[in-house]
Amino acid sequence: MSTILVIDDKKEILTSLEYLLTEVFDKVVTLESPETALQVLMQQEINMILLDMNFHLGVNTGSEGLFWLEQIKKVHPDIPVVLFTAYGDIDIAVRGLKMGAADFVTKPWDNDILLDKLRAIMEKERKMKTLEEVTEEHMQKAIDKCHGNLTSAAELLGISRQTLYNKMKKK
Amino acid sequence: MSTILVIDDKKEILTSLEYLLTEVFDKVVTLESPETALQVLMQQEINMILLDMNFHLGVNTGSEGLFWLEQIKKVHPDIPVVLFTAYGDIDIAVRGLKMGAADFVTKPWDNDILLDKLRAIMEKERKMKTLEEVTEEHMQKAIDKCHGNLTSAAELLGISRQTLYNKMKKK
DNA sequence: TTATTACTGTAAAATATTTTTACATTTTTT
DNA sequence: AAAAAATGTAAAAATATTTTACAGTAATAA
Repeated sequence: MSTILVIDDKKEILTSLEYLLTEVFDKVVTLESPETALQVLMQQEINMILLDMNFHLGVNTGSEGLFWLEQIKKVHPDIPVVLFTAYGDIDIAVRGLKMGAADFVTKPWDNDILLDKLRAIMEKERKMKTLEEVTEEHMQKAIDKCHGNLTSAAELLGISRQTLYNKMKKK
Repeated sequence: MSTILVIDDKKEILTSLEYLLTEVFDKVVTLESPETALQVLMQQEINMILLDMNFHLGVNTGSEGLFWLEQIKKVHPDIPVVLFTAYGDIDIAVRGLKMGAADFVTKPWDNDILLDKLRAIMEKERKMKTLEEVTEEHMQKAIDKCHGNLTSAAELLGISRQTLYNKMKKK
């Protein structure tokens, strides 16, 4: 079961997305305003969020959208949030990406591109590395940072040189 | 000892940065073209890269810059690369960020902003989490993904339920 | 260049952790 | 209400990690 939450202040957009997104999601939840988004996230399992950045016609800085992105990420850092920005609003999109947004789509949007992006994110999300893979990668990173010096890499990692040495020998 | 590699095709820019960046780095290496960048990376330890995105005056798509970013990241995924883009070229910057760039700075640049960004990245780079912290975080992520179900989280992580259960009890 | 210091490769005993197995109890799903 | 799944607990067996040790090698400083 996968659910997407769509937040946009235009009803027409919500209704057209509601239909389109069933291509990828089992359930589509819509909201006309981000105010109650945090509540919705508490009440039901949401796997992805599509967040419009421009509420309040006239106030088009997108900063309100960034504010809500921040609120959402604070409570649910792992739910991917896709930003819905007006074309040309790329500056906001960049700031959003740096705040942890998964991707962004410009309005007016292309259905296929939108669906592809959402599918790609879901696919990435589905995978979860094993603990072994994660530790392996992190050890390798430490070794790289220490230019191959196992002694100092082990110290960085907070484990004994012996352990690091043995693990590296295996592979 | 920290070294930054600056790649830009304008000599004036290289010389002015060469001086400025000593504020943050012990050594500043400059290159007028990215062609030899990979060689330089093999020969000496580079801790950060400042990469201009617009070579070949007239060809301003930035795609050449993205190409080199990709090449660099392929060999050295952990060296932070800061993109230097012309103002308005934000689209390229976004694609760069998604390809793993650490940040980007628009030209003409503000010295203080540039230095602050580089300092922030160095600071972030300096820290390295211990293996325990990394595993802890990853376990927590798995548990979140499974909505608290330890049994399935353990399965996702590739460890026994018992181990996950005990670790969670500790904290 | 030599002396010094630091890192590797190897080993083995002491500790600690993880897995496995098991079962009564609670929670969730059908 | 019954069935299925997850928790909380435990304890022995299997593994993994730390600690300690030392000879050989590489890097660094005098």
